[in-house]
Amino acid sequence: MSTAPVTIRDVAKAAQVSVATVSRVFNRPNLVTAALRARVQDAADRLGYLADGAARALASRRSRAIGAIVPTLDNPVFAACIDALQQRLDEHGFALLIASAGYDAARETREVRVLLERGVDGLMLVGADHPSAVWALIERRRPAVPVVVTWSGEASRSTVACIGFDNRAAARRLVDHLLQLGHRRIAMIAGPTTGNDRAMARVAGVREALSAVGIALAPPYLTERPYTVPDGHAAALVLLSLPEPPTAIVCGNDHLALGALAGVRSLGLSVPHDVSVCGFDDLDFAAYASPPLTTVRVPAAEMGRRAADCLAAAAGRTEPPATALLEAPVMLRGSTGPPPGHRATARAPAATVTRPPRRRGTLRRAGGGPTEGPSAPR
Amino acid sequence: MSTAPVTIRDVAKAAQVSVATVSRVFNRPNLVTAALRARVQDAADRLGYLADGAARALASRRSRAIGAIVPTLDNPVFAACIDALQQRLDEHGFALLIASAGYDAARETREVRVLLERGVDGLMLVGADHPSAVWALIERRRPAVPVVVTWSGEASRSTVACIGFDNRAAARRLVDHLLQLGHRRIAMIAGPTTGNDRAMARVAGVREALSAVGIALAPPYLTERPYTVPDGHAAALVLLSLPEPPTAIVCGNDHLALGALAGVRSLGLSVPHDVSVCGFDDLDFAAYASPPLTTVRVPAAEMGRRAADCLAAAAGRTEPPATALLEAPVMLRGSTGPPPGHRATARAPAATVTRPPRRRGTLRRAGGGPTEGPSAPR
DNA sequence: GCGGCGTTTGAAAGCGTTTACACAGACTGC
DNA sequence: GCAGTCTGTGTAAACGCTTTCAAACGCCGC
Repeated sequence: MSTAPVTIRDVAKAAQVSVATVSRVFNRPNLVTAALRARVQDAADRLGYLADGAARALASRRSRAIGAIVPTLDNPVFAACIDALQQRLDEHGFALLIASAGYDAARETREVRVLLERGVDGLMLVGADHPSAVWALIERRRPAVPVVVTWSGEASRSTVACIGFDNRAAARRLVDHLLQLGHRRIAMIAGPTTGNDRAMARVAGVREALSAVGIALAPPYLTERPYTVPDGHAAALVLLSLPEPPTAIVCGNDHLALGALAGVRSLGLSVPHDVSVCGFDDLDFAAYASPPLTTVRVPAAEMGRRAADCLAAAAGRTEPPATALLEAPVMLRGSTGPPPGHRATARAPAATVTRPPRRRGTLRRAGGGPTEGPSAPR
Repeated sequence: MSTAPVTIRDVAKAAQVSVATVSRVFNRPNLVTAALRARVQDAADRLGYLADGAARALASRRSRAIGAIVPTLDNPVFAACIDALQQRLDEHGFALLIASAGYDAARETREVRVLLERGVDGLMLVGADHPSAVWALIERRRPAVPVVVTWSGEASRSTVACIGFDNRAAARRLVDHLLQLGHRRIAMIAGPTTGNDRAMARVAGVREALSAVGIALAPPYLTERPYTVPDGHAAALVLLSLPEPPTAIVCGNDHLALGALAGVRSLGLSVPHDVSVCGFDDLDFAAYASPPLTTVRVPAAEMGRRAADCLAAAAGRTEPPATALLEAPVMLRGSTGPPPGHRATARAPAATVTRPPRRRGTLRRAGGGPTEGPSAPR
């Protein structure tokens, strides 16, 4: 085994053709006659030739790599998106460079810079709100990079595509459901809203639904917490110790909701008998919480796949890629029910449930457990 | 805004120096006098210069990128590892290329090839068992790439480093705990073992602990299922319908365990009163399952960080990176208890628990809920 | 048989960096 | 003052590939 790497020149020599031909065999095989193609392939296999990506990228002026920046991979909802993104990109022949920004604007800017320097042919971002430095970097970049914004209903710039869902509408539907069950004292544990249009939209949706029936949403019923289970727990305890505690708690995501669930129960209260709780994301485990969590199903994997298709198509070309608005249905489960003292509504135990009213086709009754839970990842 | 990208030559011209000096300013600043350095920096900023990663990699013969291949990102335990890996690599100035292989040998081989072609300076793999084609690719590669194997106790090759934990020992401790509670009819729902040394080691650990007290582990008490919640559910139903159903079920990971939990309860049985269940991974939600899941805490993030340090250090050099064996403690929670009909042991309800015996410092009593649950991700 | 055309191949010019290597000064020690 | 060191900077040759351009080679119809 020689110590020098095998280059395209070695292959050319072994196959007795020019380097140009070898290059063509790998990049545009149909330009080469079958006989030569076989000879070159054979030589390449024999020598164990591996093309040098850097040289290839330098010469062709495209890296066939896509960059993605998520707030964190430590939330399964983002991991699911990235997993799907990577798989689909792979099918298109693109590699994936990934970075996490930890909900930190400066860090995100740095990561964008790093990815652009690495010559990515496209960029996937989460959410529409990004520091202006991020946009400046992207716009300055030659050749232009296609950008896809996910998780949000609409892009803040016309130059980028958007593959997301309507956070506001989803939150609204969630609260409509609670209102319909008879709740009036509805509190929200929101995620941090600064620089986070998704968190903001969810608050806006809750507020909108409430104000439609003449209820205002304000502290202490509205509280903002980091997206962690313990924070959800702590926030729930505060809410339930108010003089007029809420009968329902809407959470900014499933982590907060899981914490809230635990918080409620730690006070000896029952969910949903004493307090209803709902979340946002529909993590795999939401359906297996106890009680199973009513939440909004975020189309994470689908966004990843679409973003991949979109970026692969747009890479190289200059037109901005296409946009899509996906469904984010409310999954009705056992963690929401009528408020205490409310005369029983049409809701029966999950096992024998009568179909609840469908609202715009996006309210779903979901089994709380194994029979209908989402198939879990491996 | 010009249409041609800004190159190092433009910066050199603007700063009235040679391109070599510009390059030095960015790569070995201490070789350049402060005055020039400032002038170059200034020119670069003014022009919005972004270095071309491909050219850089080609000339310097190192990409400053690391590749990682995991079975899937859709399991939070791998996502957590990758998240930590990326963050730490970032600190070292490396980018991360990621790929998932979906427990498929051919796909893994392809991904390794892709990553090597992209010129990664190092590779992180999960597990020690990989198709020989993978090793062939890696060994043929010039210059040599450092490889770190995670999740396993020892590497199958001396040329690669290993940063993992002892799956077998952890599984053994889990079963020792069950034996000590008085269980004798202990079943296992394992993950798919072919080509998966971790899954195999876990089975081996369970078998070892059992055979130490004269119990054999064999079908139907040993069953192999894909790592999904529904599979855990289905497998549990089968086990509990046996003429002699087990009093405890050990699962290959937390997904299977969560499914088993649901399966047990769907039969109207109680966990842990009628059946004990335990898992492996300690996902964030394990502590919030109901009852909270006894499981093995896998040091996913720590493996990611160590792998990053290790690879960053080894990149370029030829010596294989260092090896580490991490702790994987058993987290005792509410899903395990004495078998039915067994006279009460020293175990009291979680709240007033007397410390269980510590075995080699790796059996931990963990709070079932919020007070001690792991801080959840954002 | 020859101009014209389409197809296949080769020669060579980059792609934007890094990095020997050479070289010019500014110091040293004598 | 002058050989010998350092330091800091510039020159130019890679790095391994893609791609343009032109040449070579049929093949057709006249």
